[in-house]
Amino acid sequence: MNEILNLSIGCENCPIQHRAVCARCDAGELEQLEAIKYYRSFEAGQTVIWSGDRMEFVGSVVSGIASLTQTMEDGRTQMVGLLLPSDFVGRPGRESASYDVVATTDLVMCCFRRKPFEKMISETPHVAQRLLEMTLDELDAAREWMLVLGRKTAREKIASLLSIIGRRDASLKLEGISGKMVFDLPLTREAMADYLGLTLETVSRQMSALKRDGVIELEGKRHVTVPSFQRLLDEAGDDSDGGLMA
Amino acid sequence: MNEILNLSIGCENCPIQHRAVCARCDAGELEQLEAIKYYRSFEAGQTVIWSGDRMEFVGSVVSGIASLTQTMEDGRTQMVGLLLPSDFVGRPGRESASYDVVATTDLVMCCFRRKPFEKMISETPHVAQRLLEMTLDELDAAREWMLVLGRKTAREKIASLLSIIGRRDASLKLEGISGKMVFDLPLTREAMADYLGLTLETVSRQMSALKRDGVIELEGKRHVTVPSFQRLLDEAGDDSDGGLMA
DNA sequence: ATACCGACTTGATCTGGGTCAAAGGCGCAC
DNA sequence: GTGCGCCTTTGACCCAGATCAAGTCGGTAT
Repeated sequence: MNEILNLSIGCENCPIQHRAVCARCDAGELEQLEAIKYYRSFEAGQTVIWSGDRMEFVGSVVSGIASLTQTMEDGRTQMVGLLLPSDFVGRPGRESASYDVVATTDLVMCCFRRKPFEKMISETPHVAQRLLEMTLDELDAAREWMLVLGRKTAREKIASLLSIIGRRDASLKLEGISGKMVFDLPLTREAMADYLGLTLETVSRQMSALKRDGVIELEGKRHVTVPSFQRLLDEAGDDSDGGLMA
Repeated sequence: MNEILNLSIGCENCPIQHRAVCARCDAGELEQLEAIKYYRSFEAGQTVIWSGDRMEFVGSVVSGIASLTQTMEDGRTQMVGLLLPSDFVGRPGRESASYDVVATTDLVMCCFRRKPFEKMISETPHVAQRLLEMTLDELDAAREWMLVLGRKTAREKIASLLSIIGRRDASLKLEGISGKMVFDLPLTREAMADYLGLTLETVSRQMSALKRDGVIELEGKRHVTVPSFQRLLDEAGDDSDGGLMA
């Protein structure tokens, strides 16, 4: 776990530090990044990129939450990725986007024009390697989620999602695995349903059930307190430590 | 689509050519690969790597089929990846495996010792870039599968699986999208169920239903004929061309 | 040939989660 | 304040797919 932020690729003026990559970047490389960098803001609900669109940029999330979603013709949608601050968006080497990228909350992104970014990668092995590591992490996360989607019950799915969101929240780090966890849900019930392969009614019912059973406490609709993180992991059917250990 | 095999990382003596990577490798690089290469054979059902095991090698599938699976304590299992010949196994930079790798059929792999392979990557940018491309493809496939697991009906799931397996079979290329497709299923009903997040009974029932409705023809349990690939894609609820176009 | 075993099919029944419908809350504009 | 919209909850009912339980089929060892 340790420092999530070091996954990001950014540059010195970003709110996000770019330790892992740019600590190793020399002045010339940083200057290159700076030259092709720009910020974009989106309102909640706006689509950042449509599936099939030509990708003009890559970048990382500065603040807010974005999600990758796939939609079938009849309207069924599945969220296939959740992008929190410091997460990277885009595919160096891909001409067009494979899924819709949607701003789930108000969103700020730090973007780099794709072509020059790709050029820089090809000339900068340590950036390419960093990207590979990040992509492998995303792949592991995606496959972890396949287990959730394919085999877990609705209650387990909710618990899994809460543990993932909570885990990324700073407040947990202070408390440790057995401790209390407090955070605000950044997703509507519908967005949770789209991520979990459920309906929003089922999400709502299971949230109520978890509350009734004392696994979580709710204040308003979004403010969540988890008295015992371990208990939540048990509910998620998760045999691991939830990624809290190194 | 075009040439699947060019995804592989191998070396000249492998049954699999290694066009994309090694066409660009010089003699010294090929010699390095050769020095750390070895073959391993597994029988159907054998576990190649246990989740959590220390990874001693990376490599690619030469023949047969392997699958990546995750298992919960209570025995529920979800297949999270299907590895066909030419697919790459392993995570440069990872000390331990994230999932079980199981030989679904008799299996031959071409392996490289991990440490020297990683060293070679760090010194050989074009190999690292090739690995990044391959990993991005895997990520797309995993996310595509999340839609299948989260939102498709049993019938659509089966049709999706058949179209993926058939698509990798050489016989299709000759016939094109509207044509006939013939192949042998390399998976038991149970393995199909584990991949699709279903039970084996449901898989069997839906296979019968697709047969009854003329979407597929079955000869024995495993030999499948698809009269119209387009029809199969329609059944899969798939709006794309199934990856047949470039 | 017999009988055994693993892979598969089919039937009967059950149930978790979907669907449809009707109310709460709560924030915001007027 | 009052009213309007959106998010959320809750209830009643239904159905796709799970579960439980017999069989069938094909290969192979005795």
